[in-house]
Amino acid sequence: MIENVEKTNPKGRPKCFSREEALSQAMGVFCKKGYEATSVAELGKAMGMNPPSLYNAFGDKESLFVDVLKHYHLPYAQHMKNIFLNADNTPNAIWQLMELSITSHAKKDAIGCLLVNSSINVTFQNDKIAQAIRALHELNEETITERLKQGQKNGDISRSSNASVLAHYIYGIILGAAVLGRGRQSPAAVKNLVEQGYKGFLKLSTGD
Amino acid sequence: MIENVEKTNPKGRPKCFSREEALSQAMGVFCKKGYEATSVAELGKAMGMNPPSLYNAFGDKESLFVDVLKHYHLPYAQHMKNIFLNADNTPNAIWQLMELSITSHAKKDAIGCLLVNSSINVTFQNDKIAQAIRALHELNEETITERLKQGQKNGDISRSSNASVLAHYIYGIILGAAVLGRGRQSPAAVKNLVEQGYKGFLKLSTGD
DNA sequence: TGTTTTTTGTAGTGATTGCTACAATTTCTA
DNA sequence: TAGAAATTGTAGCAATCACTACAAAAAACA
Repeated sequence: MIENVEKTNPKGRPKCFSREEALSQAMGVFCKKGYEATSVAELGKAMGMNPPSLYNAFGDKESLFVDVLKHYHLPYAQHMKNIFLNADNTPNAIWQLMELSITSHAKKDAIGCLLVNSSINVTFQNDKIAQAIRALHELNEETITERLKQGQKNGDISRSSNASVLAHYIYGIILGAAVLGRGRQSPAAVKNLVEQGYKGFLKLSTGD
Repeated sequence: MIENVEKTNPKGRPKCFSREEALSQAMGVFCKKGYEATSVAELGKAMGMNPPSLYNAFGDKESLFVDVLKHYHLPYAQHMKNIFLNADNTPNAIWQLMELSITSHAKKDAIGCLLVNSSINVTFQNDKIAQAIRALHELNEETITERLKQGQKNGDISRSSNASVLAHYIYGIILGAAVLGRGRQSPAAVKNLVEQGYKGFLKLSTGD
């Protein structure tokens, strides 16, 4: 029942753009300027597409944004899974995850995290964009929680600690780091937050 | 040289609005929808002012936003100072500050913090809005740092800890809580982050 | 080659954006 | 009471917004 993914050439006039490349370009603009402040004209320019092609390929602005969000999140989720799979122990796994926040946000030209930016930018609570954002956040937190539970099984995290509570703590610090970076605070502020946050995690995770 | 603040009635037609009340109404709209997504027409409606009155009183949209930001931040800064002045000891002072994040953001209809929202919404780095935002963040962090240093003098915080590093940690957690609240995550997530963050602070502030 | 299918670029749509010209209105002052 | 000063509401500015009608273009298929 597995269909052939590599289709033969389709019938009509061929496309002038790569979907992946277009999404990446749109991602950059959305991340810098936010959803509302980004015009479709500007997106088209960055993506190298005229408005009709853009609408034909991605639907409206909202749908494009959801696609961009997923395009943004997928590599992060995969990276996190790799880290969690290959780390020597649970503290190392958590540290490698938190370290990503330093490399991403503790620099002068940081523009923040599209997911974090969006969860503040996007307004309506029944929106399909807002729903997508919440789903991705929950996925991230769940992945962290599961890794902590595994650590409790392995014995390198105290069994008396609460995995999901610790996950909220870790994820909250990651969010804070993204805000600091986006807000052009000093890189040292980001570094201090994440490093102290990890130190705090070590002490919290040894049990009460 | 102190001028009489209570001016006699000015010359022209009297204003139909209270500046404070108008700023409060604008604050609500800006906080919910963000800077870009809020139109001047919508602001005027909320403030009970026609566009010309609005522009006459506050200048352009950017200037109004800066005024709103200050109007938002002032009570928070005063509250923080009161807490820091009246708390029994430094850990209590920090806890009372962090607790504000729970009461503000650990609820279902949370809309976040205008300052945090804005530091993500506002785009340009040489903007006068962006400068105002950075200044307010730095003021907050500095106030926390000073309170921690005072605690080191008093002896209820370890002198071997680094006050500004700890302040970055505390402030980062406050930022993270605002994002979680705004993002309509579960109130428990906010509560866990702040409570664990405070626990971590206690352990971090006892020295290495 | 002729038809079908899809994407392309041009050139717009009506609606909304931030902002303002202007005259009427309402006060204080002389 | 006449004039100056300030705010008011109406009405509308050019520019931009998200989005699209339409026909030419470019491919596969018959």
